[in-house]
Amino acid sequence: MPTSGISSLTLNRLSLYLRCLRGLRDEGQKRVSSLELAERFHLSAAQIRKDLAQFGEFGIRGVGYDVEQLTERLNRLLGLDRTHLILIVGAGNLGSALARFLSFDDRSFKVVAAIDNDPEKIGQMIGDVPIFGPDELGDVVRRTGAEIAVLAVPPDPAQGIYDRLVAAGIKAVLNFAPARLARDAGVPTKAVDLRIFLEELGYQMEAAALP
Amino acid sequence: MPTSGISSLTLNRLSLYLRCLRGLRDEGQKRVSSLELAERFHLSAAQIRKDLAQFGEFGIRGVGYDVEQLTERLNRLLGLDRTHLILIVGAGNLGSALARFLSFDDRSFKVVAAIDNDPEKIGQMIGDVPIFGPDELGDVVRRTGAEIAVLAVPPDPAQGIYDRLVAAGIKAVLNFAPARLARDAGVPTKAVDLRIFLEELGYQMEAAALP
DNA sequence: CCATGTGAACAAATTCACAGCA
DNA sequence: TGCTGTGAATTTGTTCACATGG
Repeated sequence: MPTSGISSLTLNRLSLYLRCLRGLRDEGQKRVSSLELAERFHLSAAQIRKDLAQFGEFGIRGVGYDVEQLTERLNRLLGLDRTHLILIVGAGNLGSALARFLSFDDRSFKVVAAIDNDPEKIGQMIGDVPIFGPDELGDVVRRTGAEIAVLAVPPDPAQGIYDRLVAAGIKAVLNFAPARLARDAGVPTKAVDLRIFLEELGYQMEAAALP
Repeated sequence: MPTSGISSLTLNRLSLYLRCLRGLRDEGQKRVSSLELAERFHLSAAQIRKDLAQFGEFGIRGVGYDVEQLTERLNRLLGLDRTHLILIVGAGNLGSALARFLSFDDRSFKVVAAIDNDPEKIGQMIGDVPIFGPDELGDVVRRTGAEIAVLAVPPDPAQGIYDRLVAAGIKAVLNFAPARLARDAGVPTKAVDLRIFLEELGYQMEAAALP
């Protein structure tokens, strides 16, 4: 019930390692050491080992890691060996783009439906993703079996919609709305605030310009 | 030359505080204490004070902070009192959406141009943002005075384009490409990897499902 | 008084350095 | 021998608690 014992930082690095490993595998490389991974992808060797060690012993001392096997284990660990269904809420610019963008080819994630309150849009498609009305929210979650909701709505309605998604049984939420949500403890929720990223760069740019 | 003395964590919270303060100001509130801010927006009072203290004394002991004045000072601190021009690189689904999405109404950020290598798109517009060809990259940066590049291209060409942007004199980069860039020390660069966010939720969902 | 600003305590994350095993 | 896995050291970030000053 706590948000899992593993930190976001570690988890995000695991995703990174996995991506690197896929590259190595596609090059036909059989084995890799933490040092080689670190050097090729600008990571830290000690940290790779620490991160992996949290989940058991993956490597062979004196040799390194088996690329195929480690790839496989990380895949399973991150739940990428099965398909997660995604519901987009808010089919504006960003929501529509995400509807097309988040169906990755490896089939770990697939967008199955979108919700919007614009009568013009309801019944239309974004690529092969159908758009439903707000009334159908709970129904769509249940019918499609969507697990992850991607919130791309204006800040004001965000909390209300979040609560309805939780009530409808959604399993996780990725929130692009620039609003601080009161989160449900049982539903992993991650905020992605694009404006904040820009503002960070804004500051760092100015700071970089000084002596 | 280091990426400024202030951590990303702090900087991102400042953005958050600023957003909350704007809300209070719009409600007509004159003063606010760190405690009130914390309670209303689910933040930590001590952390607000620590964060602000890094930049000088903003408040009045025994009283709190002047909403208007603090808003103003944070605005200036984050460089939001002037307009930052943005260049979108890669006008696919995500790039086009960002072209529309990242011009915020307060005029702190404005998208001025996009680059794409699809001959069909070159010369077209995304809203009021013109699309140019890859050859024109350096030229567009110089002509428009764009400071921030938003990279929304496939992983393979990302590094090459990044290097060209840096050479062209870009001041900061927000990278949406799922690629780990060799970053230029003088150019603040922030990675936003949407797939990694989904994978994190994927793991936490499974973890939340266990006892 | 009362809320800020801050040093000191605590917690988390990263890096170091080496023991231990293939 | 050489690289993993891991405690110990260090750095970074957060919380606590109180002296300070409007």
